[in-house]
Amino acid sequence: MRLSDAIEQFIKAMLAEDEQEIELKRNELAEYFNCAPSQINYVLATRFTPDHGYIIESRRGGGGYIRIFRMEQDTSEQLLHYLNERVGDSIGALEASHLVLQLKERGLTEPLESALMQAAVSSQALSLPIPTTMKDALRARILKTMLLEIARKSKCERA
Amino acid sequence: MRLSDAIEQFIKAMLAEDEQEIELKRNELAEYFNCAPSQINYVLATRFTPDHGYIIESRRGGGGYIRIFRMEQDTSEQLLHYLNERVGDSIGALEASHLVLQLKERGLTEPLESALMQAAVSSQALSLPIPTTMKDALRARILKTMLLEIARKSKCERA
DNA sequence: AATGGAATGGTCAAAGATGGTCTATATTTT
DNA sequence: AAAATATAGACCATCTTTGACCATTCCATT
Repeated sequence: MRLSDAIEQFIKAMLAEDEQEIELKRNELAEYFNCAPSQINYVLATRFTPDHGYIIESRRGGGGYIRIFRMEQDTSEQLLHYLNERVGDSIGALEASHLVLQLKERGLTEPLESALMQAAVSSQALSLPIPTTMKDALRARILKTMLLEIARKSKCERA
Repeated sequence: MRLSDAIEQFIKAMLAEDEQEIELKRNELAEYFNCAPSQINYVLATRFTPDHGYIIESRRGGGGYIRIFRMEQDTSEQLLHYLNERVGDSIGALEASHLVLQLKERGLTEPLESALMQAAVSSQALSLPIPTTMKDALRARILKTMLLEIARKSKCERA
């Protein structure tokens, strides 16, 4: 298995126990995994971004640390609202994919629903001869239209 | 025997054992058969397409892989294949909507899945300043990409 | 206080590890 | 011979890992 995946899972396991927030030492973790410290930054940068639903806070110097917060939305409504804002009028394929993933990880979508959304916003599905900016605008429209359906469903379930 | 046929059979033998999904390394396989790595792509492109009942998923970089999924030969797969043919390279909003509805009525999709698909192919989501012909081509791509996800539903359920 | 070293974490670019695409050439089939 | 199919290889794209160098903070010593 990839080092980066192992580190990702390790951190996620920590988060699962400690609930919402964990603190770690970059060098310790790097030593534990026998890798360059910057590898930790790589993992954080590619798998623990705000688009993934995480916030990072860190401090250097003696007693330095890295804290990872899992963003908590009190309700599904809030998460959907946040994601909707995040999408805006334009969004890239990778970012969109992260948002869709987040939806699944927070239990708002089932695997197949998630896969359908991934398919609809994939660069593969949207490969046609128009400028990237236009594709991103299109992707935003598609994603938001689908988000609306999710919102509609979660509202029904409560009723 | 031809190289490409040998590779094809090798992969099919793997699929027979491992059931529904296998993972392989392009370079390893190429080395095993003593051929150019791109030969593997050729075999995949000519014998493991969706029309043949397979779906390919891959990743580059360290720890990269090629995964091959075999679609089940049940009625739903047949229908999806049929629909895939019917979608073609271009499809209008209304016709697409009918197809999606048909999927639901045949019990292949749940209500929310259906709603997500409707959203993604709606003329509302696809309203941007390009010719209708291009929109129809785009809609076809989106729809087909989503259909493929349904075709491998069983994989999602495991994930 | 001021200073300098130790202890941390951050950035960025290069190297490494894979897989993808495109095209010219060879081989097989028709 | 022509057309279709198969192979190889050069070049490209993407993801991962490392390492050199930078920035910040703390603490002990002046």
